[in-house]
Amino acid sequence: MELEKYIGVVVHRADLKLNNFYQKVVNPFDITVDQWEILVILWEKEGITQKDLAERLYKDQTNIARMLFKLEKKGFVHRVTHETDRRSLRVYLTAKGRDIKEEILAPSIEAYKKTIEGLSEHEVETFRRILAVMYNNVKDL
Amino acid sequence: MELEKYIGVVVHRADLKLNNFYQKVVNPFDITVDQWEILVILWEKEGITQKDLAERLYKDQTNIARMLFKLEKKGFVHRVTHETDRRSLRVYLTAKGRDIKEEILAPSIEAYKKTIEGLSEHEVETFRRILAVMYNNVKDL
DNA sequence: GTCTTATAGATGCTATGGCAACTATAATCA
DNA sequence: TGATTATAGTTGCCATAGCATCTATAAGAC
Repeated sequence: MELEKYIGVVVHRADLKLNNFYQKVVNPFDITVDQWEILVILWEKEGITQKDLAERLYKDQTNIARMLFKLEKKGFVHRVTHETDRRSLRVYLTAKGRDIKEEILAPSIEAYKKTIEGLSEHEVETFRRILAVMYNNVKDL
Repeated sequence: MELEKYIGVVVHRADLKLNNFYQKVVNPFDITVDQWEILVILWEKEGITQKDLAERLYKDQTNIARMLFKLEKKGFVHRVTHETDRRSLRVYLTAKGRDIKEEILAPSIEAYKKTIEGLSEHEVETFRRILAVMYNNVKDL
């Protein structure tokens, strides 16, 4: 069977290219795409724990912790021990972290539009639906 | 804009889950999914150079070299200096590398089928087409 | 109240991705 | 032919992914 027949192979290739593109979009802000994802969540709700962030982003808690460490080092967020559970850390934005929200929104939406250029809304919805089916097909295996 | 609206985010999540699943499929053979991709190419044509492999797989030549090093260490491939261009290395399968081809084919196809379960051929084709559009939209940016 | 178990986070290891810099060799040009 | 430029591969660095293991703390069982 030819390599490109395997759907995972082509999804992986597309994912890398997409990520590559988005990385260039957020590069001017001194963050990575994954760090941007964290910020998107925090812009909506601050004070959540690392564990909650990991669940919200479907990412490994280990990696979330490391990304937060980098974001903290770069001055975008700071972490505070949870008042009633001293094992937990609450994550908050700094002024710097809050301020780039507005700057980064336009290029982000621009990148989204560029990605789906030439596709109808219906096609994009179909794509999302089929992707979700595949995701669910393998998610518990 | 909500995180999941960004198509790249959902593609990335799906890619990770798919990869995770495929990794479990090839785990018994002591290879990674990316190493499996290399083997798929070599099963079809041996003796190609690292550069050619990288181009064929749309991967970084640097990483191909490192993966081949690992595959060589595990005894699946061996590399020979090109006869007329001493900068190049030709990659060949070992007996071990050739032998797992037949063993790995059935589980690979099984995994493919599992991925597209519940989807019509038409839907899969539509998905491929839309994914290709997105890929081309961002590939040169 | 103490002992056991569960949980949040951190650390270490190995995988690929992507980029810059380096080496060795080949090709080209003057 | 000798100097310049291009190319194949390697090495080093930093990014995330995923897993095992460890520490500190919390929750539950008795």
